[in-house]
Amino acid sequence: MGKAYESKEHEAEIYRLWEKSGFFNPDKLPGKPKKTYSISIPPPNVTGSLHLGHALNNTIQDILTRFYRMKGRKTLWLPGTDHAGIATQNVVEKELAKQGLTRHQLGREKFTEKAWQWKAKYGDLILEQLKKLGCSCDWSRTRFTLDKNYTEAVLTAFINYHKKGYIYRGPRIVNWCLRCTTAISDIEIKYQEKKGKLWYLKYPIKGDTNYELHTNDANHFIVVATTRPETMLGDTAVAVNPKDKRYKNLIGQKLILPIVNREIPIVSHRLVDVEFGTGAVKITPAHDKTDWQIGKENNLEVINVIGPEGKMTKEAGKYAGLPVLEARKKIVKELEKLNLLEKVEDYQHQISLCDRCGTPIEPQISTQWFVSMKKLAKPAIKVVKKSKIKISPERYKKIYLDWLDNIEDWCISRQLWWGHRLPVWFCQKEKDKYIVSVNQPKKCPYCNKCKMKQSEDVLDTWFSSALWPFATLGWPKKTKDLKEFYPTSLLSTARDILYLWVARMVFSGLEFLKKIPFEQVYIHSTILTLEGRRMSKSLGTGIDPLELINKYGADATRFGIIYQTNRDQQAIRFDERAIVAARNFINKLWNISRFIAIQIETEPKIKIKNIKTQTLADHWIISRANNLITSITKKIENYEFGEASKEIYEFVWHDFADWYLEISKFQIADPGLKKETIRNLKLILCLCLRLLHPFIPFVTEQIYQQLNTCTNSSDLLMIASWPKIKKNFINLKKEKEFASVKEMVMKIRNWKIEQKISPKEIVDYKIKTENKNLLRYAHQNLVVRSAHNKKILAQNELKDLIEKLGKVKLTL
RNA sequence: GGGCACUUGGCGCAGUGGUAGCGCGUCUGGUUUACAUCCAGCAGGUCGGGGGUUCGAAUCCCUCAGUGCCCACCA
Repeated sequence: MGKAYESKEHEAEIYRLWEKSGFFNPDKLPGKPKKTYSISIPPPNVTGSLHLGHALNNTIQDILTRFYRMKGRKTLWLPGTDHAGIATQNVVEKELAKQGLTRHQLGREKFTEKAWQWKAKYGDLILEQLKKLGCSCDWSRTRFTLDKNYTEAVLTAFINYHKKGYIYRGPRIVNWCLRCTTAISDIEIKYQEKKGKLWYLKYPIKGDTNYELHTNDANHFIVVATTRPETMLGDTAVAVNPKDKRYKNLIGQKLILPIVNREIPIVSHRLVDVEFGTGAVKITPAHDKTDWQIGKENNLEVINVIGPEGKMTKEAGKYAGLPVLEARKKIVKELEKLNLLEKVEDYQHQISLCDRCGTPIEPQISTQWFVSMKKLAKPAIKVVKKSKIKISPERYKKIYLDWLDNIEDWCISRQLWWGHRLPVWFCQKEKDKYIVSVNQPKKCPYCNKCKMKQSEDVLDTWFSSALWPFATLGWPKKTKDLKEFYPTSLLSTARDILYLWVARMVFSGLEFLKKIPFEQVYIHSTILTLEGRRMSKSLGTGIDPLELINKYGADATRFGIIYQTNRDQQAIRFDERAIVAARNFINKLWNISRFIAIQIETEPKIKIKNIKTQTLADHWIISRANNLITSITKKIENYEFGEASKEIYEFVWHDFADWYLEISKFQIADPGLKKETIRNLKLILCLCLRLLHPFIPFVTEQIYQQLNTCTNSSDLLMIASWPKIKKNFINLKKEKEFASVKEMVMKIRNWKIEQKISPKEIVDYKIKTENKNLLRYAHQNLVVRSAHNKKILAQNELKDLIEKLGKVKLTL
């Protein structure tokens, strides 16, 4: 064994050993276990590469997978990737842009071909990175959301929803990205503070036939404030808060919309903020979400004045065809001319941008497909309320329930090319007529003639992700895997996709299999930078786990990250120093093993079967070790990984190495104790290796292989059995007694330093205790003598000291 | 605007009612024989401010301040 543990020398080889064994595959586990444990990996996007969040989440999953595998469960951790519709499409588009190409130039077919090429090249990169991290996934079951079988599941789901009447089609206001030319969800939007203007426009009250004459008389106008004056062409009302006294008697009256000269009503609505602007809001249902809602509740006309390319439509009259900003300038000018512009203020506001490409969002009316949610949400609420699915930390339960309680219908269509195309076929003659079918219908049932045309839209990426826990196991076929591993045991994920993904898997699972998709949801901490900022590539605050793995090893990276977490903690500030500490800890473990390996060489025939404890130190360490088993087991079962890692770190380093191992040197020097001591060392080491294996699988396996004496039944630590507690070795009395000795020794060390006595210096004298070998160790610390500089502790001084320390019965 | 969380020695954190701990760093001393990725030890904190409950509060309650994350329909 080398002097220091070099992760690079071992990790790849160890991983190969595991893969070769086949034990990542639950069907190949020895002993044919019956009880299962299963996790579906949150599938990383094919655009993705490993970041710290992945490292944390997948370390957690690997800890549990390895833990339950060692506990004898038939354990499956199923890996895979997500096609990630818009994200991947944008990446591929960026690639094309480098060659000066757009997707439209390529056309749909060629473009998707490119996307598939991209997937083939980079799609599984992150899975390779997970291997570097040590993840024990069953790679033979790897899935991708666009796989043939998976696609079948997606289409089956769509058709089922449709049959049951959950799916409908219709116009609605959506976030429209001008560049991606697709609807995007609220969650795909990011916000940016931007300096803008707030224009105050005067809308004349109807009844003043010659309102031009009263342009300076406030009684004849309502003033509205807007950041987007160009949308006024599409206004179909002005809204005020019903409680607003200023406008109370105007509600129900009409206004004349300037320029357009349309009559529009004054309506009241609770959403109007009395404090903002003038308290009166222009309502443009076609181009603002709130306005759309107010419009809907008041049956207002919807007039679309901005088209999907960001240009004014013909509804905009003389402004038709102009880009939005140009139209804005001209409209403001015209209003000014009409003396209908009261004032312009500077205004700091948040604008919404497409999360993927940064283009400002233009709310648009467009025809989209929806899943009606109210009914589907109900059982998903129930299973969490009744704790059929447990959510940890518990506070997220409320967040989950709140979202489902206020759920809106799910817009499932996207105007993208990369994804599952809707199994919907339109009649070419009557363009709004369609049928739902997986394959192209032979004959159009509407016109009997046309070749029906498939919808151009693809499904929201989350529509397919929602089926992940069962589609990966073979659904809609009734497979053996599905029967065995569904529901899965755990879903571990980040907080931000609790509803986007988790909630949707829950109602999908309940809808299609009538069973929950997982028994437990664990929401792990978010990793922030040391300064407490969000980690992100665009901010340049990300840390690449692969660099950490390179520098410190996969084990150290895993252990260091886990060490920083606490179960219920919302966020952790990532500190590389923890990884360094973990690397040192691993090296410590390595050297403990090295020491023990050397001892074993002197006594090669020792088996660890029959434990004998003779000295106080023996009793103490074995008792402590047995308590440790219970504690670590409980902590892993309760998702307290950070707590577990801290406890085992303490034990290995500060109990086992600092104390027992040092004492063992004296015991080994005693022929009567040598064998038992080496046996105990081995016993504790092998125990530690097993307890540590889920956390730091590589180094523990390496030591296990090299030591070659922990082995009882199995040749791989990976499938060695999880330690069981032996209650008769727990001896709290001896633990307490040892603690006193420890305390005494430490106090004497302090005392020696205070007296400026070198730690090396030794004095002979006699102490009677029931444990002479412990005494030999204590000797060094207790007794002071130096032939050279004659620092001799007088007998009575020593006696006083020991009496002061008091807790141990020692007689001089 | 709402919700959730956080605030403990220089830095990152643990500690949930009873003598303030850990890692890193600093400083002192130590290395022939498992490890300097080490060992032994010192110093360093009125536990964000204020108020309350209690015999007793870092810990429970109220309040204020700061920080972060998430959600949201402020034109």
